[in-house]
Amino acid sequence: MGRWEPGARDRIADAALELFTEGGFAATTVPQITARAGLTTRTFFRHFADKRDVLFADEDEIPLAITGLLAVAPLSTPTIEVIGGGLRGLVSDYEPRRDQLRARLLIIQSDDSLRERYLRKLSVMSAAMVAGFRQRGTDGRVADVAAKIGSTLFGFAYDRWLATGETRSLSELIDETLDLFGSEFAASTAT
Amino acid sequence: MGRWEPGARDRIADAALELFTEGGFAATTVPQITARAGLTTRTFFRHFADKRDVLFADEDEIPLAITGLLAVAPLSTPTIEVIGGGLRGLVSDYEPRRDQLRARLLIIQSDDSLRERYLRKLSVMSAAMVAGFRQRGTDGRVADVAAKIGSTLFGFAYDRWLATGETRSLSELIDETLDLFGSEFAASTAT
DNA sequence: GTCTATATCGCGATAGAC
DNA sequence: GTCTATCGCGATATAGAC
Repeated sequence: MGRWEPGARDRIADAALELFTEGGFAATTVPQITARAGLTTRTFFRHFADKRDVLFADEDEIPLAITGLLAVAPLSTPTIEVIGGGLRGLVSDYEPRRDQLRARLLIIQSDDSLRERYLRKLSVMSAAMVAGFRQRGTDGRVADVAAKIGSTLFGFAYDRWLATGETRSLSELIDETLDLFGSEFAASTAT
Repeated sequence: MGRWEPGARDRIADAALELFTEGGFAATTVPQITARAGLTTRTFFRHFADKRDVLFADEDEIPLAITGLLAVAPLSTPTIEVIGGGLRGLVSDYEPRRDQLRARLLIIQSDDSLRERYLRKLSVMSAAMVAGFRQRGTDGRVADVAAKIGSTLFGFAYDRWLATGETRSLSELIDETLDLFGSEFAASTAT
């Protein structure tokens, strides 16, 4: 695109991840990151909204994927199964990167502001699910509830998937989490 | 306690709320806030961790209340009902302040960083619920699930409660939300 | 209380790509 | 030419150190 080395964004992300791992998130400065990437500080902020964002850069397409996955589900499928199906459709984006995501989660868990940013992902997922459900004609309130359940469920399964010692696949954990959540409610509806 | 006017913390909080309302959160600076409160910038950060925190100052006791409410529920009560009961026990803290909380939510929704901070509340509630469940002897994994469901449910009901035009009480909305969530899962378990 | 680091962002200029 | 990524400079505010 220009006279500059291409891939500025990626170089920043790589340098940042290295430095966060070496010296911790808080202790790493943006000038350090851009110096290692061979760029100026200013350039960092053209690519990322803030220092935390560099760790969440690859999550931009997820909402679109979600909306799409839900929208195409057959209308006859019960909402809860659409959730399960949609989430299972997502896992291919995650499964191959388990080690990388685990490393990233370690950094995130080490810092309050990163933990907070991490929570936003689920909120964004929820909004995307609402959009997906509405597109397939689901009633507004049901869509809201289903999206909230779906995103909560995914977050729960995702965290378990990346927990130390966990070996089951994300897909298995999503199924198991669906069951766990369902059985909590089964007790109440049985009454 | 000293030669200073008492209630510095409250004066800061009041001044901040006024200024956020008048000029927006992002455009308001900490020096402006402390100037209006008759204090120095330094004092602000002695009382609040950051600029956002001034809007969330009154939520410190909530986690303790939650843990307590859950821990004392009879052991025979099904988990899902403990959730419902616990949440209903919380509402007395909120119900009388509906207008104030609505105004606050308007500010929160206007800013990304505040939205993010707002999400942390649910995360903290969830952790408190886990603690409460464990204290009453609930199995660890069930406690995790129940806490996640409980906090999600509360967040959902709470947002509806503060939505424009909503007139039902928080308590009613919690009950209704429990039903809404339950009926989603009823479809799946009925299969 | 004061001092300072550094995150963040606005502005204008520049250098190729199309 | 126009568009976009980048640079360099500089201003301001937050937040933490001393």
